[in-house]
Amino acid sequence: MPELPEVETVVRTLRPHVVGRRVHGVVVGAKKLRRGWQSSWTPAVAGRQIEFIGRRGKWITLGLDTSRLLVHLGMTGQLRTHAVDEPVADHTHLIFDLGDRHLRFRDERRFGSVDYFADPIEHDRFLDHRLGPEPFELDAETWAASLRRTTRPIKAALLDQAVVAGVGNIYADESLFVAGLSPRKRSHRLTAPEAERLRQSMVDVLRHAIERNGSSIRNYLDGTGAPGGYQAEFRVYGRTGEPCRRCGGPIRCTRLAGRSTHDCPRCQPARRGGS
DNA sequence: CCGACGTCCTGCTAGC
DNA sequence: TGCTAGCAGGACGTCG
Repeated sequence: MPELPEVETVVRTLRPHVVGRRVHGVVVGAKKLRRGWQSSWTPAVAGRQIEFIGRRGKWITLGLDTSRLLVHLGMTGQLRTHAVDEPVADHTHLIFDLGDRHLRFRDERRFGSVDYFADPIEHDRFLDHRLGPEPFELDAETWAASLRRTTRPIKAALLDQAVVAGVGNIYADESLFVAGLSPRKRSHRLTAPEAERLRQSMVDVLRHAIERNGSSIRNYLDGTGAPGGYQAEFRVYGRTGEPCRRCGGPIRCTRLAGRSTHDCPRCQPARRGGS
């Protein structure tokens, strides 16, 4: 489940291998992604140089000279470079021929997507329309105000990409634990100090996860095929029944906002305005 | 307008 | 041992 730290790691590890390279051609797999690759995109991309690679939320942008490719890894997506003679793995949907290397997009569950934008302004609009601020650029006031605007449980707000870009199920649970807040607590009921504690916790958790190259819990691998290491430091995610690292009590798993939700009932009390 | 929920997709696993 | 139902979840559409 690539979230912000995993996507950031993919971008960082890919950067030295793709920037400055030219796309010589595109090979399209048989199965369709959520939005299929249009045949007209292939000639538009062929011959173009990759000038930059960047991240916004969980989205990866490949900046071609005058156009953009926008990649979302979904749950099981992988964007990696390969030697041209390396056998093509199952579920490989796109191969960008970079000459001496391949950039391949692989996604077994097909929740991912690759889109082409002829116009960079359209690409920017696409992202800006659905994404809120980057966690690292959030100022305390904007954050507190946006949490006050919704009555949903705080976890649902964290998962909403329009509230803050890049947080998914893992880092929502981890951030709430570090902040000592119940995932069920209503967003608008957070006090100003609680909101600030959550912002700080979220930033710390995400930074730390980036330092560990993200979390490999399913099939996540970075742009060079290396796994992340942050899964060893999970405090609550996937630790159902295991002892809380702070109080020793069992970590609980419940369902919230349609997602499995892990918390420590003792360290994240639902009382004091709990819902 | 807002929030809750269903849908997509397939590999893995818990449970019989 | 072998089978299958159910679970995993990011984005988005739909419904109340």
